[in-house]
Amino acid sequence: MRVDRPPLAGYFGTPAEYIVHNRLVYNPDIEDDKALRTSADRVFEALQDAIVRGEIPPGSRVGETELAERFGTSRGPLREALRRLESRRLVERTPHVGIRIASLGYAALLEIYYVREALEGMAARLAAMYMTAAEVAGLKDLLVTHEQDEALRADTAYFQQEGDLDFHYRVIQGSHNTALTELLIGELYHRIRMYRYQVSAYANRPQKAFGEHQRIVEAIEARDGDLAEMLMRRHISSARQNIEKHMKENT
Amino acid sequence: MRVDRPPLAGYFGTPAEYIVHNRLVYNPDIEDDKALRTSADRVFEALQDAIVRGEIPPGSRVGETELAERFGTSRGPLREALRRLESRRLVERTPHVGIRIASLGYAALLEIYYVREALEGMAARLAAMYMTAAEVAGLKDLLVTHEQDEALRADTAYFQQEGDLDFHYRVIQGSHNTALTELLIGELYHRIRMYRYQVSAYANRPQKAFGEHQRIVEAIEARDGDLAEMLMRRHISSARQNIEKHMKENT
DNA sequence: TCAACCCGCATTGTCGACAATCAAGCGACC
DNA sequence: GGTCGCTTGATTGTCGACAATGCGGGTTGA
Repeated sequence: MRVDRPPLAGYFGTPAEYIVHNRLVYNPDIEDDKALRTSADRVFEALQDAIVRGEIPPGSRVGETELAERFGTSRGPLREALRRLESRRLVERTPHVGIRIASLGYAALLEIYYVREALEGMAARLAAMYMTAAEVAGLKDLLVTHEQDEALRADTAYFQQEGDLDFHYRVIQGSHNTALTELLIGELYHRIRMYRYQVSAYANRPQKAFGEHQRIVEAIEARDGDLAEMLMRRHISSARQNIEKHMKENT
Repeated sequence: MRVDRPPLAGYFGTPAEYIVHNRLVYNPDIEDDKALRTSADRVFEALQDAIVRGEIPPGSRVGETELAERFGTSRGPLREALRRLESRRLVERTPHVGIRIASLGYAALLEIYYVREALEGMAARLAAMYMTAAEVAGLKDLLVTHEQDEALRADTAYFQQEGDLDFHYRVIQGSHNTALTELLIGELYHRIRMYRYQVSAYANRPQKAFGEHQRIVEAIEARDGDLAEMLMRRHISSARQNIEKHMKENT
């Protein structure tokens, strides 16, 4: 389903696998999926996945011992995983009290969207400047795939959401700015994905977003950094306003 | 020297004290300086300070046992501190091999400045929208203090650098966006400060920067978000180009 | 009856020891 | 002579136990 892509610029697997050891892993296939290097890595990935998917209720308090035996390890590696999740703002720890799973409210989500707007706007600008011709070609291929996808036409949300993420991942990576990439993909996107699972049924707007994606790619292909940044900012700003509208309706 | 400020919008103490437990501490005075809550907090703060100040040579490899006895604690809390520093990109860890102090090269520094330009531009825009009148007044007072400062006129760099940081801290905080604030102050600025210690003698441009600060404040006071963002972006972009110029001269 | 204090329990923080892994140095073989 | 493989040493990863801290229930006093 997501295999036949030009290998030069592709992410593979689920987004949760992109980050290993605080580093971006661009091709996890060369690493053993099941047996990551250290035990802390395994529990970190498993816990992050469980939190992002909402298997552990957001806002709930959990004990270290409980989690340790749940993941079949000791408290040592578990605490290392917790520390990493804390830096990603997926759990909150207060000394001598315990840990609780982060819950992303509307206000926090909107804050992140302002950050996204700034960072991804810059990413689009840099992508227009530094993306290789092959990367641009891969981006265009991705859009063709999305256009032909039945789910997109049917407004079925889920795949479009993943496809949307894929598009943004590629633009971000196209900036060739590792600090920017790690900040967005390594820290912000996990929280956004968590929110998507929390309130799975919020109306996105695949058709409109698809058109905006196309224009962004056109600007990148034309090496027009100013335009690419502006379009990306408006794209994300629209998404934010869409959320704000829903927020007011649901309160 | 840095005490008599309106208490509503001020940072106190050195920047290293702003972050405790991954949270921003806006008034560390209420917490005990010497005896932070847990042992891991103490070693974390001490180690971060040592790294940022360059007391431990960047790029050097250090052992856990060595660091543990240096800070008078066990390897447990030390490892926790290391994990936090890793998430701040101040140390790099490779499993089963060891840790090395991060060294910030020119390329990485320039990358961060692009991120700064995007984020602080957005911060200036939000500050123009959401800063309280009292915060704006405090910002103006700060500029007056800088103007009267002898060191500024004499182009003495150090205090201007700290004053520059103070100005930027206030604008960032004025955005009233915690995600943005934590990203900038909690993660990026430590690396920038580390660089300042590494190559302490790079020419900044206090006079020019001071004038730019003034115009940014004017835009914020006029509640002109567009202008504030544009000015802040040009301000940081100038600093980046200044670094690029030095980079080419020194190679 | 309510509030404040005290005590026990549960949970987290810390420590030391053991096991797993990697890097380097030496030797043997091609 | 060069390269491959093994062995050794050191360092990190993991585990279990102990100590410190915070929280909640119970009791006592006004």
